[in-house]
This record gives sequence, structure tokens and C-alpha cells, in this order.
Amino acid sequence: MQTSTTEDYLKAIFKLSGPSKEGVSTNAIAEELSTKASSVSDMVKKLADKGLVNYIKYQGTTLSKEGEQIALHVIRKHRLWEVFLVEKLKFGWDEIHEIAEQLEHIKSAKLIDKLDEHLGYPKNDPHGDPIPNKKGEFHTLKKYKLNDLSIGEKSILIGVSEDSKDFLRYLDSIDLKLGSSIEILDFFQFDKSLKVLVNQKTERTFSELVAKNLNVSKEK
Amino acid sequence: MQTSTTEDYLKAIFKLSGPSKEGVSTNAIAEELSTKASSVSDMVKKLADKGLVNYIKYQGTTLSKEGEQIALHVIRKHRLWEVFLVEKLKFGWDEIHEIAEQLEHIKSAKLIDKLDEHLGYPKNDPHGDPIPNKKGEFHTLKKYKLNDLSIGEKSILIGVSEDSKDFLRYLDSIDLKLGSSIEILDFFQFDKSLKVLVNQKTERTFSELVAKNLNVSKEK
DNA sequence: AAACAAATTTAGACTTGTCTAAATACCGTG
DNA sequence: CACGGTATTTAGACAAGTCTAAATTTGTTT
Ligand SMILES: [Mn+2]
Ligand SMILES: [Mn+2]
Ligand SMILES: [Mn+2]
Ligand SMILES: [Mn+2]
Repeated sequence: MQTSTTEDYLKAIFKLSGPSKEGVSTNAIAEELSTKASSVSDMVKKLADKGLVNYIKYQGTTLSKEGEQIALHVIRKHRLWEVFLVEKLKFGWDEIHEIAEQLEHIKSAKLIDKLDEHLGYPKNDPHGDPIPNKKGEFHTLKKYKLNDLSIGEKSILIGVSEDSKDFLRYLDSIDLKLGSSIEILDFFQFDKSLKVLVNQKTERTFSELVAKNLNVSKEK
Repeated sequence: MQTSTTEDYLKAIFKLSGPSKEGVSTNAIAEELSTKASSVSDMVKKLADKGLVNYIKYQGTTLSKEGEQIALHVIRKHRLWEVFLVEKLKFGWDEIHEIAEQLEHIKSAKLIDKLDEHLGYPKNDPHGDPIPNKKGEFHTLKKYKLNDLSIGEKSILIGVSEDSKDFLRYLDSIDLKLGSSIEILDFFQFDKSLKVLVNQKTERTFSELVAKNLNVSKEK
């Protein structure tokens, strides 16, 4: 059985690997987990001994098949608990991350099955991220970063790439939620900011940083 | 902030102190936590350094005011989560203890407030134990052990003193739940077993061990 | 009061993670 | 191809808990 530290390392490596499954640098893991590179160096060696990661000195770390399954299972738990916190306990989507970070380590397969059922088998968490099933499989629907769209295109917000309180509260403050519509009105080369129309009624300007953390689907 | 180990030690000491608040022996704590006396000896010294317990070598351990508050708060969380598991997720009362043992360590005051509200501010957990409020206060209604009653007395089951799967499943198997009625029909001095009438229809014989773990209120 | 057994504490080790400081390796530039 | 800087690893310590084995203390029984 894994410690919660092990689970957090595997989750971090999974997240940093990205869709292309490249090797993850020691520094990147340290940054993600707010720890020091030397600690990570020690840890990935131990994870490699347990067969959970592939690690070659100075060349980064990738998850083994088994390590990836564990990571996906922890992510499943994290996201199901997030749904619970928002849907049942009425937390805001900006308040749930730290709590889910703890709840994801509770050990009980039956608990997660029952929670999943209680929630009505949700497909996505409150941030729009897909919830893996028991086998670790999940769908990814085609999504774009808002700043990859062109002037005139219309889109629907389907997810965010950033879970920080500050960012999510900003979105709340301008009444932008999953499902909201966003139309690109103009693009400013100088600072790469966007002028957009939100919910078909409010004009806004989004900085590049905001725009690239908004995941949207294109509306034909 | 406490580690979950610290919380489990304080909870064990609270439980073992009983209503009279006597000093708890090192061996008793070790037994309760399935650890070794030498480990407990080390730990209570550390807890004393932190001001959470009063400890005098060779004379046992008691909780400080602060230690008791922490213990009560952890017990509150444990029991609220148990209610959640039974009421919302439909677990049996024999399956919840180990899970609540983990959930009780989740850190978030807001989470417990919201959970309490979501559950409708329950007064007792699924085993009949009272749930302390935010300040650590709780009611204890007058209760008797079944084997303290006399022949002819009628009673209602209001709690159990033992949370083991085996015991609780046995109660399920004879359809004995909180609220069930139990009338004492006869008492056998030889093995201290009891003949009882359950739910006004079924005659049973309870061993002394079973009887003393059933908490009842007297029906006048 | 002496002897014994049970309870408790101490000593010394080990595991999991983490940190700082120092040593290496890797890589792009001149 | 050597140089300097960045990334990474190694060395040595430390904190929290736990264990076994050995030393003490306490309490009970002759
Ligand atoms: Mn976590
Ligand atoms: Mn999320
Ligand atoms: Mn616990
Ligand atoms: Mn209980």
C-alpha cells in the first residue's frame, strides 16, 4: 500500500508528463510539490526501486504502467471528492482543492464506489476535468485554449487549467462558469490580450495568462 | 497542527480515561492502539512536552485541557463521518469504523461545519454515541448495561459499547437495532447469561459478553 | 524485609521524508 | 574544445514514530 507522499509524487509526475508522456525533470517535480530537488532525487530513486517509475540519473522520470494506474486512481478519488464538496456540501469551486488533496488519500475501494454512485456517476469534476473510471480510463473531449481561437469565433467554457483560488474567484466575479459562452471580438498583438464577449452580453478584456487557462469548445 | 498519530493517541487516552478521568496506564494505551508499550512511553513524553497530556513516570497519563479539546474535536469528526457513511452512502454500521478512523484526520473546520449541516445536525452516531458540538460539549443520556437490569424489566437499545464487525453483524443477524425493545425474562447465575425477549416477539439467550456491550434505557 | 513478577522506561536501531551544503554532470556559448 | 552556469545528485543531519532487548521501578507475596 502506498503512503500519501508516494501518491502525491505519482500524481505530480503524471500531471507533468503531459499527453506526450515525456520524462519529467527533478526540478519540475520539486516545484510542483513545493519541496527541494534533493528530496525529489532521493524519492524517485525509491519509487524506481518499487517499480512505480522509470528513472535514469540526470535524464528525468516517467511513470511505469503500475505507477500510472495508481496516479489515475488517486486522480479519480480527488475529482470525485471535489464533485461531492461542490454538489452536496455547496462549497465554491475555489475552496475545494486543498480538501480534496487530503481526501484523495483515504483508503477504501468500497467508499469510492459508493461515493461515485451517490453522486450519479459524474463524468467531470467542478473544474471541467474528466473523472477516470475504475480502470483508469477517461474521455478527453476536444478542447482549445481560448487564446488559440481567432477573431469572430464563438466558444463555450468547458474547463480551466488552473485551480488557484485567485483565478477561480476572478472568474466568479465576472460570472464566468463552465457552460458560459465566450466570443472573440479582438486581439491585441502588443500584449496578446483578447477582447471578448461573455454570455452574449458583457465585453471584457482577458490578459494572455487568463486566456490560456480557459479551455473552451468551439461553437460552429 | 497535530499529526494523525497524535490525534489517535489523544483519542485513545480520552476513551480509556472513562467518566472518572483516572490516569491511563502505558500498557492500556499500547493495547488500544495496537502498538508497543515502549513506543507509548516515548510518545506520551512528547505529548507532555507539547502540553497535551500530564504524564508522571510510572504513574500514568491524563489529558490536559487542551488535549481533551483536541480529542473531543476528533471524536466529533469521527462520529459525523460515520453518520454520513450510513445515512448518505448506505454503509452498514459494521463497515464504517475503519473508514471514519481515516476521515477523522482531514483538516478543515469549514468541511465539518458543512458536513454537520448537510446531515441535519445529528445528535448521535450510528452506534448510539453522542456527537460533541463545536465546543466539545455533548449530552449523555442515562444508560444501563443490559446485564445490570433485573428480571422482568423492559428496555430499549440505545447504543453499543463495542464497534467490532463480528459483534455488529451478530446484532444485525438477530434483527436487533438501535430502538429495538429488550425484556429480561431470566438470568442464569452459572454463566451470567440472560434470557430475553427481543422486539416483543423473539426469545434469545445473550452471553454476559454480549449483554454488557448493549446499552439500554429503562422503559417504565 | 527479601524475592519475584509485572509494568514501565531506556538504549540503540531502523524507516520514511525532508533539508542544507557540497560535489558532479550537462549544455550552450565563445 | 574549454568555460561558466544551471540542473542534479550525494553526503550528512534531523524529526517523527516504531521495534526489540535490556534495565528499572513498583507492588505483591512470603
Ligand atoms: Mn494529496
Ligand atoms: Mn479539479
Ligand atoms: Mn484515526
Ligand atoms: Mn461510532
